[in-house]
Amino acid sequence: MTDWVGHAQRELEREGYRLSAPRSAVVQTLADLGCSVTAKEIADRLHDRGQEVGVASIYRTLELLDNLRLTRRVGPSGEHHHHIVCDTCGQVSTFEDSDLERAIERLASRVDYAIDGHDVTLRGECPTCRSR
Amino acid sequence: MTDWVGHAQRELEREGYRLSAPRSAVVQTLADLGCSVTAKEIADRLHDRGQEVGVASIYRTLELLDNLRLTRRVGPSGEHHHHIVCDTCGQVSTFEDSDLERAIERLASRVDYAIDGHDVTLRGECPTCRSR
DNA sequence: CTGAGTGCAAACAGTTTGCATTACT
DNA sequence: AGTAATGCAAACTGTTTGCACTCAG
Repeated sequence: MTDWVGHAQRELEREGYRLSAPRSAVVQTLADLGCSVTAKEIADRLHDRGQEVGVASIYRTLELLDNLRLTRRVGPSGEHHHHIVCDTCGQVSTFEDSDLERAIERLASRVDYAIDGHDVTLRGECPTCRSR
Repeated sequence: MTDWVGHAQRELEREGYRLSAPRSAVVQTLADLGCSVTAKEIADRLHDRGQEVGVASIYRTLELLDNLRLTRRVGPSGEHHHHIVCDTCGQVSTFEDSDLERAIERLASRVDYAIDGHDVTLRGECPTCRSR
């Protein structure tokens, strides 16, 4: 999963979707910016690079990728991770923890849903805010 | 923590906030409807009961409760729980799992943030949707 | 009595949709 | 050529804010 851009584009094509310039640009930007990106951030970055893509197309592409499960568990780099957000400054950082993943897997096998994904978010004060 | 309404109202008073009718109504409704309620659902229920409360007051009350940490880890019934949402029908149900909580506690003690809360959301297909 | 709190309506922010136009295949 | 996909702008949904009025303390 080192080349998510190529993978995503191949999937799109395989499903009969056209590989338009705006679509590719959004996929590429998604890979550059990482997960938990807002539509506006994508638009802004594209704008900075002289590539104008309408917000509607961004939303439509994001929905498409979501439907094809191309953005579910898989971040650009392919690793699975979660978030810690600072109550004070809003800064978001990420973490991974296999102990936690195992607890979730065990739990998933016990519930009556067919679990196919999960999110964990921790809240607290970041080191920077804490030290003032 | 069996009387969350009373507790919340006492806290508000203790902090110098007035116990107005709209404020009380929102707190009461929050207790009735449980967690993960939208502002609109609160407004609708109040409307059904003949109590008209402006949306602005609802948002302001929710923010107030959040600032006082009265809605953080503590649902109306006082138990801490998480959510499973169905990818297909959107239905949300809740669960608690001490194994998971322990994993999170261990993790929290290892990171450099001062963790004071967390959310976990599982995604999947609910039994009903699965069986059709 | 007096200012904290309210309701209203206008302002905002984020997302969705209809439609005429563009551009892959 | 034909139609999927786009951009624009208007429509929506959800949330926030300014201000004159109200009511709890």
